[in-house]
Amino acid sequence: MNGLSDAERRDELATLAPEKLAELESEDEGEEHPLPDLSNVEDGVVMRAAPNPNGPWHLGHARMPAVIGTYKERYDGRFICRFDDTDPETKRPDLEAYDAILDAIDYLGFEPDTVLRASDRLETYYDHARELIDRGGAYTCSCPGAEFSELKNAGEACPHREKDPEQTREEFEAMIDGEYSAGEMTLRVRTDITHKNPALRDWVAFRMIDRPHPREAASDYRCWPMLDFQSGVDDHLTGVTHIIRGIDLQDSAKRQRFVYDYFDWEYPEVVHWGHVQVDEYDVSLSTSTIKELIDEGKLDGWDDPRAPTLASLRRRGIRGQAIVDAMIELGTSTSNVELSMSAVYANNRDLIDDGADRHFFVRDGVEMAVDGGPDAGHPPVHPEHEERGRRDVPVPGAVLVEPADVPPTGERVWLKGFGCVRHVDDGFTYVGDDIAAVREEDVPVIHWAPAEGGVPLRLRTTDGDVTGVAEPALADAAVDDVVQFERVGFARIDALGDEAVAYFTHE
RNA sequence: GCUCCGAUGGUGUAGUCCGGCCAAUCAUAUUGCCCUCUCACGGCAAUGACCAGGGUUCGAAUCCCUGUCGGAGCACCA
Repeated sequence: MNGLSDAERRDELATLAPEKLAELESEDEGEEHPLPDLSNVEDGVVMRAAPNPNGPWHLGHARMPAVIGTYKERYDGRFICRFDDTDPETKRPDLEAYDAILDAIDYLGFEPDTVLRASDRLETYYDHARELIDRGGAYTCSCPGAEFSELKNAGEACPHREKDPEQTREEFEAMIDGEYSAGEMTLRVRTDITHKNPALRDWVAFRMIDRPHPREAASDYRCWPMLDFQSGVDDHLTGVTHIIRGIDLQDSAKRQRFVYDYFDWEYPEVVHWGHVQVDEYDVSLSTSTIKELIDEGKLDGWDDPRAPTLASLRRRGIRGQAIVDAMIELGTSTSNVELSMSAVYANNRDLIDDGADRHFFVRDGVEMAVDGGPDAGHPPVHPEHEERGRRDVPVPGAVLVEPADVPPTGERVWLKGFGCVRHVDDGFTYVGDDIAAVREEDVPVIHWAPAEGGVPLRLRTTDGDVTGVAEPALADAAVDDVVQFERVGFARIDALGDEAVAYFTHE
């Protein structure tokens, strides 16, 4: 039975020993799941993320793969990534975003079972539109938008509503053939023109767009489906059982049900969730806003540490898992939620602390001569892993310390891994390595760097760059390593060389 | 204007369907103490919430009504 999936195993168990299954299920109920159970999971779980590839992903976008991926694992389901790229005009796809999004999903630790592009599937949508027309579920309409809107809001049908299917078919074929320009003709779904919710009345299923799609393979099409039609047809055709989407699409299911009814399909389960806000960032969680800031040069790129993008978090050394965990903790409630970055940081700290070697990094250091003492300090690589050895931080007659750490003249300070020094006149005088000074006399312990031979380093943070000097051993680190600069915080090494570059992760 | 939806500590969440076990869970945040040659990690403790008002009931976070606040849709965007 080991080769079977959980679901298959369960079915097997149901026939062999029903009482054992009940037992198994009550055990399951005892399990702690941050996400609520899905309903109607007996026939499997197939979910999809349906991103519009109009730019790289920001933090908020991580929620969909995080939740779908987690449900997939829990229910042994399938994860479809479908690019809903059916608007070559106002939400024009960015050709680089397709791969960037798949990369982001990979970074979060998931892999879609299937990847689809709606722009590859136009013929399928056309076929279903033809079928819908034949079933009396749609009509071509040439009303100007504003005019139709007025009629619709009054609950009145436009003259095109009573067209026979033959004429609609003819005009729809002309739409497909590109015989109309943008705005001249649409195909509307015949719902209920007097429905009490105006949002559901005879909505547009296809419209004309003059501008070619950026994807070569789709560039000849001019007649494009709207989200509710395309998405509704695809969800059914790809066997989606559970849909998660934002509250902005609360009416979508209600609209799509009209099409499902014409086709006699069963609508999937739907969960609506609220919007996510993120604290701590000055930049809004909006693809278009971030894009503008980059274009204006206010951000260096999609992975600028100040940008609330997944590329940025990745460069800062945040593990995808830390983001996923935080997203899962948000649940799927319909109210809007605020994600605390501190939750992401706390998760990440758990993941990286054990592996992060310690180093000294002195920001805007002041040079202090050191009189006496050994010629080097030897702090541990990691305080909880003595076996990883000790560092060698030379003291070439002078050290750098942070201005705020310089004690008043006459007072002592403990240079970590080196020993105790006293501030006299223009420098430090070594006073010994008796740790009692720290334990019993409260001498502050500070980090430091050699005045010469250190590694110049630029630390890029969400508040801008800071420069300073790191201890020489940092040169032995590898790009991509996440280290902890003692008393400063964690950072990911981004580049080594004349001036090393690190991205600040979090405290 | 029409139509939907929501409201538990700073943040998120459990509990709400099937009222009592809830003087409300867990996480994070904050503060204090302990540990420590880091202000990291770890340990202990404290602070902190059922939107308001009515009603039903022996009993309401949970059911009903009204109000308040907030969100969403009414696009030839997704």
